[in-house]
Amino acid sequence: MARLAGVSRATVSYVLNNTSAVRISEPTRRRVHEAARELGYVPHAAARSLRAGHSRMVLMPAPAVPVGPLYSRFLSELQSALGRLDYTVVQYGTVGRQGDEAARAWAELRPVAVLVPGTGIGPQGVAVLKRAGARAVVTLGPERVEGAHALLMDHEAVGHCVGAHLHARGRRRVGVVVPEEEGLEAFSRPRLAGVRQALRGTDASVTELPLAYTEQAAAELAARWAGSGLDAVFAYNDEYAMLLMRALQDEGLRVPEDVAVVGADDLMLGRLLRPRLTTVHIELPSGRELAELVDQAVRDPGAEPEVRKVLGAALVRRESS
Amino acid sequence: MARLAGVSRATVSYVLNNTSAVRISEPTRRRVHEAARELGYVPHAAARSLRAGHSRMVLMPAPAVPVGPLYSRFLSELQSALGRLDYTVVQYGTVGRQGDEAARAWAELRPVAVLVPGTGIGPQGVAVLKRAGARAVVTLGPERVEGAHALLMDHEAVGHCVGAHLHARGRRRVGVVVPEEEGLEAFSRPRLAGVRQALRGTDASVTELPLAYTEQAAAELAARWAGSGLDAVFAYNDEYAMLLMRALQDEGLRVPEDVAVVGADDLMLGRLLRPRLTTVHIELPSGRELAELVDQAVRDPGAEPEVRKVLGAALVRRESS
DNA sequence: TTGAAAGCGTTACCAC
DNA sequence: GTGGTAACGCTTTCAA
Repeated sequence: MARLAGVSRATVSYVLNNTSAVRISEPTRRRVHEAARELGYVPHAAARSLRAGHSRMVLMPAPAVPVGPLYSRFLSELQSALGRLDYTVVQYGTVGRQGDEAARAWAELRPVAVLVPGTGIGPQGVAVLKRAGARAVVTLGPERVEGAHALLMDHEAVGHCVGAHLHARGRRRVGVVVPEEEGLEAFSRPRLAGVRQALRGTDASVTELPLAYTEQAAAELAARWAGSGLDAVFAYNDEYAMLLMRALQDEGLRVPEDVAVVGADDLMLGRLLRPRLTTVHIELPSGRELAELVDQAVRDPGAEPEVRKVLGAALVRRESS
Repeated sequence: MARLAGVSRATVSYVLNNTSAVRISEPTRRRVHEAARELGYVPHAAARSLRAGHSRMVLMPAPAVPVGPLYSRFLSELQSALGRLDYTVVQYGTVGRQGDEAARAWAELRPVAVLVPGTGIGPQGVAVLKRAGARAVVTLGPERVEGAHALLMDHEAVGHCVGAHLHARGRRRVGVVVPEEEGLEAFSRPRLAGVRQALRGTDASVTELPLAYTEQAAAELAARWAGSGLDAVFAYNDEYAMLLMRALQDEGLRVPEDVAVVGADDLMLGRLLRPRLTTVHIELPSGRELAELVDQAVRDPGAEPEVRKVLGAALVRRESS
């Protein structure tokens, strides 16, 4: 490299890293800096981490499906928090790879920590990553994975508080929307299960309602509504709730008199609908909190994997139920 | 490494990379594969790209602000398309760094191509990246950057077609919402400028309306509406349009009789509002198309930078204007 | 068919 | 203060 500053590579390294252990003469420093600028020199991250034997890279698989505003806010918060702790966050696009194959692809980058949302990894995958030098593997999902720290996101709780609420409001025939879009099962299944659990042992029934996110699908579902006898619906989230509520209203059904509609995620749009949408406010962990957990785990890789419940679900009653 | 398969490192490399130039005996292959599995061996990406002198990494800065459904769809499409061409897409979280500093940080990773949305890079940054071995730099933004391929996203066109539409509908006092949220200026400014341009030389006036994405801010704006004399508003996008339209309606104003409301992005929610929201349908380049452009550029780095207009804007008239 | 060795860009460690 | 040297893990060239 910039040996054409007339100095050795080691000297360059010292100057550019401001190594305090050795003193470099001012003129030399200047020459090095000058040469670096002139040549447009930038250090080679791969070489550096190869030599160092570790990096400060925190790897996250990039979500394959477009993800809601809630989660993307959380993501960018997390990124800046980790950035402040001097980690580099990298979202890695793992195309078609599944499970352990994906884990191996991630391991090739030798990240110091890996954050895996959903059910994208199993115990074997965790083991691969750890052998590859990852000092922390953190999952964000419905259940813990052997060997990894876990941030438990209990989406059943979301469904549960909706079920309990609807029952308390006297509803007995509850429909639950299950989106047909791919990649949402990880959330929709537990939400449905939560409703079921809340209503188990009561006189209320739960009906699963597959629904694609199109006006037509919603209209068809609404057209069948009268015959279904359902008096309430948990619409998966606020966006599906808006879609379905509109279709129900267009069909002449009154919300909430004929049918109660409940969304989830507490998005702005729920407040703007008429009737205002009852929803579930979801409290995700702050990016700062998760960043600190990662940092802890990296500093002390031997520690017992931490398991923490991080999803707060609170029903926000408005006018639609 | 796995020399404990009883063979040399070279042999391992051959086997695992399926190098066709040399023939390795079946038993040896087996032993290597077995040892690799047993040890949980995964190749070291840094070492590989260091030796090879290049990688297949396509780098994109991770958006710092939560980004709309339109753009995230485009992103994931692009990711899979590039994945199919055997590139690895990496979103790199560039925290606070600005301009050339950011470019230097990206260059450290020695990506084969860099995709930069917005105005995140200048000619110098492009030069740094190219010197660092990037064979293609592609910007997605309002204007081209010296030395880089450009996908021109002309958001002025969005504003322009709204301005023209409103004028044709007889509106003469047009408000344009400019979000107060950070990171949106890159879109809101050109959209405003487009409206101005469309109405320049006519008898219509354009008024800038700063608006935060809160109910209260919208209510305040709506309360001032009667005194403003505005008979139309371009609300930046469908979400701001929904917010503002609700506030206007709550204030007793009729849409579109008293005030026409136009959104943009053609989101589902616009179709669900009543009155149905007039909007601008935005056609982004397909991920496949962009992936091919990147691949082209990587294969032929000497070629003249390509400049392509990729943002199609078409007004979708519904009921709100 | 296999093994040995060089070298990619860094940095830590010793001599100078 | 400064400069040479080795080593990180891998691929490739060349020799056995």
